[in-house]
Amino acid sequence: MTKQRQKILQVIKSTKSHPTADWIYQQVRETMPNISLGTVYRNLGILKEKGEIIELNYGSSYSRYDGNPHPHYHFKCTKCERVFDLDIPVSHQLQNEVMNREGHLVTEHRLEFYGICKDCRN
Amino acid sequence: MTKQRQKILQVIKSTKSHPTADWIYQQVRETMPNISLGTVYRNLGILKEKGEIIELNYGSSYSRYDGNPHPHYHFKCTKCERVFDLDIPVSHQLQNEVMNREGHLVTEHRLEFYGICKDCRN
DNA sequence: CTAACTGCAAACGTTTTGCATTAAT
DNA sequence: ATTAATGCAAAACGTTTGCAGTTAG
Repeated sequence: MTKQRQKILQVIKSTKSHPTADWIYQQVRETMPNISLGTVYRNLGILKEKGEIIELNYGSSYSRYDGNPHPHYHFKCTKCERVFDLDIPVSHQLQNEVMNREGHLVTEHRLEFYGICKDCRN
Repeated sequence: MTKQRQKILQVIKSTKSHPTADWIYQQVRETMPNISLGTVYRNLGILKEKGEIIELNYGSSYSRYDGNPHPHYHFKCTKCERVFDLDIPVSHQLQNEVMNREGHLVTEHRLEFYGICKDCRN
């Protein structure tokens, strides 16, 4: 576990903003000016493999990263583009429904809501 | 509505395979050899705006397109990469739950299941 | 000592764009 | 006639990779 990887993990874990790779890169660069974007991507991949973070890539050309690897749902504001965590319960029941109805083996599901967030409504 | 757009729409509407832009391009090219990939992308954008098709971009670097604009859920096989339509009912109730709990205005939601499909299990 | 990781820069695959030409209404 | 759409090619975008040098265990 290199200094770079530690710092990247720390940056992701200490925000709820579901940042992009580039945002993470900029953050890390403030204390490690020589880090490269390639290293950031490589480590994001490794941390994802390890299950320490989650990659989100709903409805846009770039990925966002979530330092909370626990299953949970998201809401994305189509105006300010921010992604919010939701604390509605994760339904394991839905997966069973799909398994029973369709015969596929379901191991995971993702649920994302879209609309205008609390702040942008006003 | 140009011949190109008509053909593109027809190709998407007549498959359940949730094809990529390039697959659509190859299909259209069989009858219109001079069509360009740029035209395919431009028309996919327009058809999406009009609500005639849906763009899917869960968990991969390229988008897929769905000729069924009705709200419905999907299952993606992580082995063969195919995307299946599901006919479990779309829950409007879920959106209300998020609205009431969080105060966001929810206009849409997307639900995607992952696992090993019926065919790949054997 | 060795295996894993780094920074750099070039390459990649998908999508978008500018532009001069052509087709649709 | 006017506006919209096309084909082509180049550019843009986020991401990945090869490589030679460096660091961690």
